[in-house]
Amino acid sequence: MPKVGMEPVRRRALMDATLKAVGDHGSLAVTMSEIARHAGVSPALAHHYFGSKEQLLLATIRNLLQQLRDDAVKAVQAVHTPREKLSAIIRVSFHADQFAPETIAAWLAFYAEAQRSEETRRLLVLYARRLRSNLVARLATLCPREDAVRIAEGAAAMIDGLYIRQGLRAAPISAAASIALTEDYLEAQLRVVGGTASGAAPHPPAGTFSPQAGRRTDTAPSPSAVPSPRLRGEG
Amino acid sequence: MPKVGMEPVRRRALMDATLKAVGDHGSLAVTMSEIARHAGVSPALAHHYFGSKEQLLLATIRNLLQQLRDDAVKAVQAVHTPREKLSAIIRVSFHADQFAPETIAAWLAFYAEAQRSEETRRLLVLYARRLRSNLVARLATLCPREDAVRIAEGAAAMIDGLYIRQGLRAAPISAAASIALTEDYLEAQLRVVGGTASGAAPHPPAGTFSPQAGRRTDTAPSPSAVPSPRLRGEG
DNA sequence: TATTTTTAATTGACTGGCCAATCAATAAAA
DNA sequence: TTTTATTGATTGGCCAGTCAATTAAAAATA
Repeated sequence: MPKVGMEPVRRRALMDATLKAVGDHGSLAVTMSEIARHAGVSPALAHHYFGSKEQLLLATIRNLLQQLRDDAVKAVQAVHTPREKLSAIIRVSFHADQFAPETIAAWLAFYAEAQRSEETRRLLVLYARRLRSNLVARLATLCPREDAVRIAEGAAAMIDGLYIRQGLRAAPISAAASIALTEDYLEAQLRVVGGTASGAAPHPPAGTFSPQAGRRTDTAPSPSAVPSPRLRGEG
Repeated sequence: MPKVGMEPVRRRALMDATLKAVGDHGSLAVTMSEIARHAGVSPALAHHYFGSKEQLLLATIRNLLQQLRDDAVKAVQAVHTPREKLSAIIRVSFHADQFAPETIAAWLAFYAEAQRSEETRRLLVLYARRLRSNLVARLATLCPREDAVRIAEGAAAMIDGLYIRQGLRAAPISAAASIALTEDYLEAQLRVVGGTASGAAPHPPAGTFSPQAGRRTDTAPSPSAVPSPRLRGEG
C-alpha cells in the first residue's frame, strides 16, 4: 500500500474526520479509533502523523479557522461599500454549513475546550480579534469610532447568541431570520448613533423605512463558501 | 460518623462540588473522585446518593437552573412597571455569580453536553423558554406582540452571546457594560417599533422579517428574501 | 434504664472496560 | 537497500461503578 506522498492526504482526511466525529458526537471526547475509522485508516496512523490526540484536535481547529477566515475575506471583498461589507460579514456567519447541527456542535465543543486548553483559547481569540477589527473598521466609517466599537461588540454577541441558541434546537430560527435580527440591531444602532451613515438625526420614525435600511446586500457570490462562525473576541 | 439526616446535606454539597469542579476544570470530564474530594466525602458516597455520574450532573444542572429561576422571579417581583421588569430580567442575567469565570465555564460545558444528552438539552430548552416568555410578556405591553416576540428573541440571543463570549476572556466586558449593551438594544428596538416604552405608538407595526420561532420560511422560497429587509413601511 | 436490634451513613478495596500511546513487524515504493 | 506507509498487538493508566464491611445513631425490647 505504501505509496509516497500520502502524508498530506492523510493529514487532511484525519482532520476532516475529526471535525465530523466531533460534530456527530457533540463532544471532544471522541476516540482516536473513531476518528481513524472515519478517515479509513488505523488509529496508529493518526498517532503517527499527529503525535497525540491533542495535537490532532488543535490542527483541526486551526484548519477550520483558516478555512473560515478565507471565506470571510472572500465575501467581504466581493462587495464594495462599508455597509455592504458589514452585511457580508453577518451573512457569512449564518451561512448554511455553519448552521448545520453538527457544525454547531463542533463549535460548541471547541468553545468549551477553550476553557481548558490555553492553545485552543488562543486560536479562538485570535480569530475573533481579526473578525472584530474587520467589523469595527467598517462601522467606523459610518459612525464615531467609540460607537463603532460598542456596536461591533453588540453585533458579535448577538451573532454568537443566535448561533449558540440554534444549538439547543428549541426554537429553530432560520438563518434568514437570524440575519434579519442582526441587521435590525445594526440598523437601529446606526440610526440612533448618527443617522444612517451620515448625519445626526436622532431617531427617525420607524415604520417609514429608511432608504438605506433595507439594502439588499445579497451580491454574495460563493455557493462554495464555508463561512465563518460567530465573530468573537476583542482586542 | 453516621448521623442521621445527612442526605440533603450531602446532596447539596455534592452538587455544589460538581459545579465548582466542572467550572474549574472547564469540562464535564471531571472524575467522581475529584467531585467527591471537593465535597469532602468518598467517591462511593456520591454514587450512593446519585446512582451515577450522569445523574449527579443532571441534578446539578437542575439545581442551577432552579436557582436562577428563583433569582429572576424575585428580581422581577421587586419592581412594578413592565419596563422595569425587563431591566430586572436583564440585570439578573449578568449578576455577579453568573459572571464568574467558573460559572461561565460550567455553562459552556452544559451547553456542549446538550448536544449529546437529550435530558440536558430538555432542561436548557425549558429554561430558555421560560426566559423568553417572560421577556415577551413584558414586551407585549409595550409594543405589538409580533414585535415583542422578535425583540425578545434578539435580547435573549444577545444575553447568551455576551455571556458566552465572556468565556473567552478576550475582551472582558464588565457586567455593567453587558447590561448597557442589552439595554441599548431594547431601547433602540422599542423606539423604532413604537415610541419609547410608554404608549404613544401611532405607527403601524414595522414589518420585520418575522423571525418567529419554529418557522423556517427561508432557504427554499425566495432567494431575494434573504437580505435584510427590516422595516419597510408596511401600513 | 440497660440491652439488643435495626437502620442510615460511610468507606476501602476491587473489577471490568476503555482508550491513548507505543512498537516491532510488514509491505511496497524508490 | 533504504525509505515511507501502515498496522496489529500490547501496555499502562484511569475511572465509573459495585460491594461487603464498619460505625454509630435510633428504635425496639426487656
